[in-house]
Amino acid sequence: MSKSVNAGAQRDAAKPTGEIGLGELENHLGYFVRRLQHWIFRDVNAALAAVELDVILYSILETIAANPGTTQIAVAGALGIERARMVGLLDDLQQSGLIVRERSEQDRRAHALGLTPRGRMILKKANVAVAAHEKRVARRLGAGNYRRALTALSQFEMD
Amino acid sequence: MSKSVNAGAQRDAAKPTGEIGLGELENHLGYFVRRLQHWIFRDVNAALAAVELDVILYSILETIAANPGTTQIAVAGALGIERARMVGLLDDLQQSGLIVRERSEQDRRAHALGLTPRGRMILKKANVAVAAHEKRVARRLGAGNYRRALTALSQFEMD
DNA sequence: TATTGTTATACTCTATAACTATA
DNA sequence: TATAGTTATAGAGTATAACAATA
Repeated sequence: MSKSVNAGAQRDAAKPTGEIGLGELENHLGYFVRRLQHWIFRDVNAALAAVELDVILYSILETIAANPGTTQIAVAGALGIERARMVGLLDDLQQSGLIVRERSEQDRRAHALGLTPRGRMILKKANVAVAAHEKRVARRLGAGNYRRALTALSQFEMD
Repeated sequence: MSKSVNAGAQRDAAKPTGEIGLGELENHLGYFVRRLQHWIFRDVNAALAAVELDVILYSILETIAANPGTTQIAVAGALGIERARMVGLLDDLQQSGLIVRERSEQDRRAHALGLTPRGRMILKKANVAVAAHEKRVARRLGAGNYRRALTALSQFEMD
């Protein structure tokens, strides 16, 4: 409960941490994005632990489900994962019996990715857990803020 | 809201970030937060390279500036940095002549942190660079979306 | 006994480079 | 020559544990 030396003077800047102010950071979107990302990361990973996944493995499963037969490079590009790292992540999913890697018939360098029946079952359970997580985010942020944030952020162009 | 499932009609495996759908991910705030955070991180670090800082060192400087005499633990807690890592980061800032660490007179275990004149000068330049970065984010997101995102995300309660 | 700063360790993530087999 | 997948490595970031000085 030890207050900092100069704490207690300003009451206007009490929202981010409650203890000390953050100066210009409170006008920067990046600060709040990072803060929210950190909370979401922990919460969604805790939710996915019930099906022995984390948010990265889940995202890969969901992307494969939406694009059956796609390649490792395509998934890596869509999710911003290095293709070198993708190898080990897909090894995990394959050893867990959730995905299959088959050589593509059109391009024998590439692997065509697909979900196993067990992969589809686990993904369905994962989506239930993630939906509950999204509700927690929405409740904590406020329904209106959640909707506005989703709309606004989804319109960001990466390029 | 469409799920934009491109039911396998196209098989353009050429593009790295090719046009593949993301399934449920497109309904999840966390996906867009992570995406934006990644872009912001790269852009703001590129901007801060001109003053030989990165976004973490900048955030520490700004927090010390807003709370002169505060402690390492308080800054670490405010920014979500482990106190073990804070040691090395403050070493960097001290060796660059931007901050001072003095033993606190109230609690001789603690260090009272402060900016040097050079630290204040560099921070002023950094804030100019970061303001330009914020404008880039706002332009890319759209002014209305930027304002709505900032308002919405700033109301997230961390606990 | 608890806390601040510190050191040390281990594990993960990120970024490269290089190799193979195909194209 | 270029690309998909793979392996290997080095540098950050993160999470712990333990310790000394101080409370």
